[in-house]
Parts: sequence; structure tokens; C-alpha cells
Amino acid sequence: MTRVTAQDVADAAGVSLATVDRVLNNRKGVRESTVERVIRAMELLNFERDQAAATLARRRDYRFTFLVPSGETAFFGGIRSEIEIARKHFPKDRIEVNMIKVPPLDPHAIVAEIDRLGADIGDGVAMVAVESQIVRDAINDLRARGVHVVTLISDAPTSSRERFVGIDNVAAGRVAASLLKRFIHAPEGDVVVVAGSGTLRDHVERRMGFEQVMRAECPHLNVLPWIEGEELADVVEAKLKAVLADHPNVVGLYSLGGGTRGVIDAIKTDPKKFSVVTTELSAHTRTALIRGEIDAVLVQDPSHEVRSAIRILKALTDGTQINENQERIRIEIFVRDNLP
Amino acid sequence: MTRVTAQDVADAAGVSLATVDRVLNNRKGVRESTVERVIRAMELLNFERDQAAATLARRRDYRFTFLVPSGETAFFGGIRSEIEIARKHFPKDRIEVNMIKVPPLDPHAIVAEIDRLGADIGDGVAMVAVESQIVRDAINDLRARGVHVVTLISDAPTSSRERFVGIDNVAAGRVAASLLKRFIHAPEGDVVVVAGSGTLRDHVERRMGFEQVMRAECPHLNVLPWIEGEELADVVEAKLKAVLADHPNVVGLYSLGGGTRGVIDAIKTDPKKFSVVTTELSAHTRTALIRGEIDAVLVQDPSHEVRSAIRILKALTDGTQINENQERIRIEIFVRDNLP
DNA sequence: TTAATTTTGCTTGACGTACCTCAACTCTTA
DNA sequence: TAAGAGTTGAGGTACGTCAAGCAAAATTAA
Repeated sequence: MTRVTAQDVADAAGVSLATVDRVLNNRKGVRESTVERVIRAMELLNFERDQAAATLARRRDYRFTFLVPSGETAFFGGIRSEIEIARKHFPKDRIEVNMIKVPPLDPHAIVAEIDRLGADIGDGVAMVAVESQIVRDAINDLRARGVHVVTLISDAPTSSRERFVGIDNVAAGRVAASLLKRFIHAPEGDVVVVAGSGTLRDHVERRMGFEQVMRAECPHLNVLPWIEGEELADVVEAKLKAVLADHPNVVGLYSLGGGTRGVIDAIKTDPKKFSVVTTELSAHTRTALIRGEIDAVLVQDPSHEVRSAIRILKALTDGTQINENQERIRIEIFVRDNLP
Repeated sequence: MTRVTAQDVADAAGVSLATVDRVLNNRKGVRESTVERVIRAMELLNFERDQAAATLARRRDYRFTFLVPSGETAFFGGIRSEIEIARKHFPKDRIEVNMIKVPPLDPHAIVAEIDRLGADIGDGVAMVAVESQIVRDAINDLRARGVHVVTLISDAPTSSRERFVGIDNVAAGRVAASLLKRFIHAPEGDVVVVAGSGTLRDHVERRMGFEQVMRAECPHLNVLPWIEGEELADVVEAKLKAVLADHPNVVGLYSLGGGTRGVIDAIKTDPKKFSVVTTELSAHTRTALIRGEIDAVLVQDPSHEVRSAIRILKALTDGTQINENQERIRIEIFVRDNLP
């Protein structure tokens, strides 16, 4: 198997290597008819430019910036440590990864960081979006400057971000409901939902998916008013304990955001036994799964998400194709027996 | 960020570039103390070899061979088409992938192919192993010749294969049992297991995991003698129909191998309603999930497995580190709501 | 027709590593 | 102390593309 090089293309097209190079890199100074001749030759020979040689010859690194919340939830802790790991490993591919922590749920902080970084932000940005017009504007500005943008975990679909790296959160909510529906044996009862933040699109979407299935398929189950946990374990624990005290007939619980530790602490001391689905795979949920205190945990793999974001930003910068199969982030369901 | 090059390491260690190169590529002729000095310098400077330059400098492509069963199951069809896709996409990374189809469950056919290929087999082999001493011997011979070997989907743990690319099948069996346990509301009843082949280690292990959980945690459920479906839909359908006719109190079913279409056809016509967990994500199981005829499907992602096998073979050939996180093949649980 | 402009060719030097040869050096060990 | 073995250095070529600059050719405008 002999490689097809740019020189081969040049020979086939009857032009010089320099001209092929001009076409390859969209440089000006080539007649339209010649461009077409070169492109035909490339197609004919099935030419694939050697990305390795190209990045080597181009004397610069790829530079990507992650904007992630500094919050204390186990999930974002995981994301941040995965970015740190990526920082260390990607230099071998000439990719320099930067991580900027921003106060959670604060659109102004995100925009301020983007402004502060200016051109230092690099070739691409991966950010955890927050619902806010100024964030969307900032994304659009970045795109206008030629900086590539992907959203991570929480999307901003109406902005000009090029991709979203994360799970289908409506589907995640539906899965939670559909599992609880199967897990709950009681003929009727109350279901508790511990929600996170109303400004995070992923949380809102999960709520939506959960409600969809509950309304349509579980007339025998009564969904109680959401508990707003603000992603703080202590708040979650206190509020949940109060709800459990008031409602003796709780048969199921779905915790869709952070602060899962609070959920576990609250149900551990409760004499009632009911089905529980949560998010976040932490030491706490792990132990609780093994002990049978909770039944299933719905997770997205932070290491996959970080790698995926980097691969996608690189593909966008190179203008190469994205392997959709590889970049599909799964909704992972963990029960006691498939814990990694 | 200025790159650290091998020359920088050489300067820091007080040796020449040639010596650093010898250490980097494990070539002989370097005193142990010097090796250590160079390695210390690499660690100190945080040297990461430039992958692009390295592959460019190596004047030959990586060559890997996949040995996969030619069987008609949906799963192996998926594996084969993923290998085809990889064949097309990996040349850009200077990786040439070959696929050889062998008659399923036939150890002699595997060995014969390995012999026939000889040195053409390339730098590494990924094979779906079959329980058999001659296969293990063939693997050991390949390793002795310096060819890297990983097993795919079905393992041969007592051979000298370097890695296994696939799921923890005992865990998969346990997950199936643990889901059925939660899904089944009846106070007691029979559980049917449709098994695949006794010579495929993955099937045997899934059986084992399923039994473990059923024995330990489900005294109220009675596991009927296994149905040996031989991975053939028609056989499965006929045998399963007979069992269902004989046992009016079936409350759950686990199908752990091929021929799932037979399972679906059999239960579709059965008036009884019971919980069903299967493998294989095909058009059939997909429709059945959506219709509510089956409750969950346990899957391994063939595209992930193929990419993983290739990445691992490349890392073994380069002698570089493997990213364990990226190579962990998950047991994916699909219910109606998280179908991709 | 000439002058101006655009297009193309040619050449060269990176980029960082792999892989090779040859010579010179440092130890053993008899 | 000399032969032999094991180490190390120096230097070169190659990989395929990028990024220049300048010369030559082709095209267009005047």
C-alpha cells in the first residue's frame, strides 16, 4: 500500500507541488479552472493529506480552552480532573489544553473571562453553557472571530456553537421515569423529584423528559412538587427529609442534579423503602448502590466528554470529518452489578 | 508553550541525540545508568514524544489483522461492518487494517488462517477467541514471533494474549438477573434462559453471572433448564415456544446470545406478559423495545470495540501507554427511552 | 503592440523523530 | 597491557507538508 502524496497529485494534474499546496490550503493565486483540475486529480487518486506531516510542518500547536464551572459537585470535579489529565496527554498530538474555572451559574463571569482572554483563548473553546442572552452573544462573537465553539454538558442550541458534546437530557429524564415505573411495585404512591438548577438547560430538560413519561404512562403515581436542591448536599438533605416526613406514601425518587450525597443521607435514615434513581457516580452513590439503598444511577462519562470535545475542536480546526459514532455520548445506566 | 524535543532531553542529560533515541525506542547498547539519566531528564522536562513526527519518520505503515466469525448473527454483522469502516478511515493514521472471516466456532479454521497468512498477518492480530487448546497455542506462537495479540469479545485468558477487548461478561449476566429481579412483580414464577453456545466463553460467563444473582437473591424465582438456541433464530423460536407452552407461570426471560429474533417472534404470539431482557441491538430488538415487548437490551458497542482494538494494537506496537479509561468497554443498558 | 497583472513553477529550509553507519571511547578480563 | 566487548557521539537521510520568495510564463488591460 503506497501512500498518495501531494506530489503524486501534482504529477497527475500536470501542475507543480506548489500549486497543489495552494489549493490544499485555500491560498489565492490559482485560476479556478486549475483548482478544479487539481481537485479532480485528488479525487481520482483518492488523495488524503497526511495530517501528521501537515501538523508537523505547520509550526504551531492547536490551542483549546475549556470554560468550566468551579462548583463543588462531584460531577464537575470529575470533569475538571479529566481536563487536567487531557492537558497532560494531548501535548503529544500538539494540542495544548487550557482550563479556566468560572463561578457556576454566572453568565457574566463566563463573558468576562472570554473578554479577558481575548486572542489567548486559542483556536477553539469548549464551554458549559448557561441560559442567557449575553452568553449566546459571546459565543456568536467568538464564532465571528473564527474561534470554534462547542458546548459541553449543558447546551446553548440557539447560539452559533458548532456542536454540543453531551447526552440527550430529555431522554435521560425519560429513562429515569421509565426505570422507576418498572421498579415500583406498589399499586400507587408518591414520587419525589430532587431538581438542580433552573438555569441549567440540562436539568430543565431532564425534568421535562421525566414528566413526559410520568404523565403519559404512570397515572397511578403522583409526582410531588419538585425539591429545589440548588446542587447543595445540605440543602437537599434538609428539604428531602421534610418532604419524606410529610408524605408517608413515597414509593419512588429521582434526583436529577448535584447534591446526591444529601439524597443518600436523607434516605439512609428513613424507615420507608422505595425505589431510587440518581445521577453522579461518586464514592457515595457507589456505596449506596452496593448497599441497595439506591437502585440505578444515570451517568455521562466525563472522560469521554472531554476527549470528545477536544477531538471535535481539532476536527473543526482542521476542517476534517467527525466520526459521529465515536462522539455519541451515551446515557450510561449503572446498577450494582456493572459498576466500573 | 515551547515544545520539548528529544534534543532538549539530550542536552539536559548530557548525552547525544542518538542515545536519547536509543532509550526512546528501547534499542540496546545503552548502559543502565545512562538509561536512567535520560529517563530522569525526560521526566524533568516533561518530554512527550511528538506522535506526528514519529509516525512520519517511521517509513512503514502499521498492519493489523482482524480474525472474525463469518456467522450471520446481527452482532457479528455489526462487528464486520465496523471493521470495514475502520479499514477506510485508519489509513490516514498510517494504519492498514485487514479482515479475515472464519467459520464460526471452528478452532481449526482459525489456526489454519493464521498459518496461511504467515508473516502477512502484520504487526498485530485481533481475534474472537474460541475455547480450544490449539487456538491458545496459535496465540502463543504469534506472541513468540513478536506479533501482538488481543482477543475481541470472547477471551482466551490462559493464553499469552496481551489484552482482552470486550465487556465483563459475568457482570453482564449479573446485570440481567438484577434487572429482571427488579422488573418482576409477581411473588413467584419461572424464569427462562435462552443460551447461545457452550464453546463461547462470553456466553458461558454470562450464564454464570446470571445464575449467581438468581441463586443468591431470588429464591422466589425458579430458573428453568436452559434453552440451547445455537444462535439460530428458528431453533430458538421453536424451543422457546415449546417451553412457554409447558410452563404457564413464566414471569421472566433472559436471552444471552444470538438468535434474538426467534425470542421476539416467540413471545409476540404468547398471551402471557412477562419481563424480558435480551442482547443485540438490531432492528428487531429496537422495535420490540419500543412496542414494550421486551424491557431492556444489554449491549456492547461494536464500533467502540473495533476502534479500541486498533488503538491498543498500535499502543502495543509503539510501546506506549494505554488510556484505560478510553478502552473500558461498557455494558450498555438500553431501554425504550435511550435508544440511539 | 506593450505594460501590468495574475498565475504557476521552482527551490529551499524547516518541523521532530526514526533508523542507520562509522568511529571513538570506556571498561573488563585474562 | 592488549584484546574484546560494550557504550556513546557525530552525522546523515528520510518522512510529507507548509511556507516562503523569486523567477518565469500566461493572461489581461491599455
